[in-house]
Amino acid sequence: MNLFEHYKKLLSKYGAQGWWPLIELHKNNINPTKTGSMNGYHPNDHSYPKNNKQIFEICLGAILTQNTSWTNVEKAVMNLNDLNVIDPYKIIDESEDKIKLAIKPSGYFNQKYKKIIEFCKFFIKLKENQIPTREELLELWGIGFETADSILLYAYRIPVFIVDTYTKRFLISLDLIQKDWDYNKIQELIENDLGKNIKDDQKVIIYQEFHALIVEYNKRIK
DNA sequence: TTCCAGGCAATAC
DNA sequence: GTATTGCATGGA
Repeated sequence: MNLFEHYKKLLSKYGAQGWWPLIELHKNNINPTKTGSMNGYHPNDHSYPKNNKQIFEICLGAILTQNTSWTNVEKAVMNLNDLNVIDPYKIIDESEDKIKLAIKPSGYFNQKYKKIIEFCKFFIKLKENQIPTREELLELWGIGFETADSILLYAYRIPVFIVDTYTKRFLISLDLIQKDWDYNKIQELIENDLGKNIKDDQKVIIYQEFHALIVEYNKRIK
């Protein structure tokens, strides 16, 4: 069974996941049956992000969710929203103590504060409609492969497959990779495999959905 | 109480 | 060059 068939199987089993969750959709409660949380998802609506603020919000979430459950990140994002600082200039201008208190529920708040400030400075320097490259993101302190690819795929709709611990576990269970494979090697395998069965203009949507489905699958089998 | 969650950088070896 | 450790909260 190729990876596209695994994708279709998970999709039929769990339904469209509609990542990345956004504050604006938080009240919609579109998918209340989702494991673990939460609202803000937009299954079968691939028109997000709709503006620069939502792009920035996704980037923030990608940093805050490093090694942390989304329910904890959700609290942090909502706190930032309550402070009205989902904006790189406002985060930099706001006091360090207030931002750290807001993001505290997501854990590692000292490190994540520093990561967010670094990212804000970078984000501000981007020109209108400029899309950051993977290399530029990886140069930033606090941004590794997964965070960079999450930002590219969900905030900027660039077709790169996100390899997280769940994805790795999933592929090991299918005996498609070994434990010692590094990030980029795994990513190459996935993209090559899927590339045989999907067209270029479908990649972003399927990469977004498949990654989210793998996360959902791993949460449910526990 | 222990373990882990939508990782990453610093340090040790 | 690879393996281990520190970072921190909240829920199961």
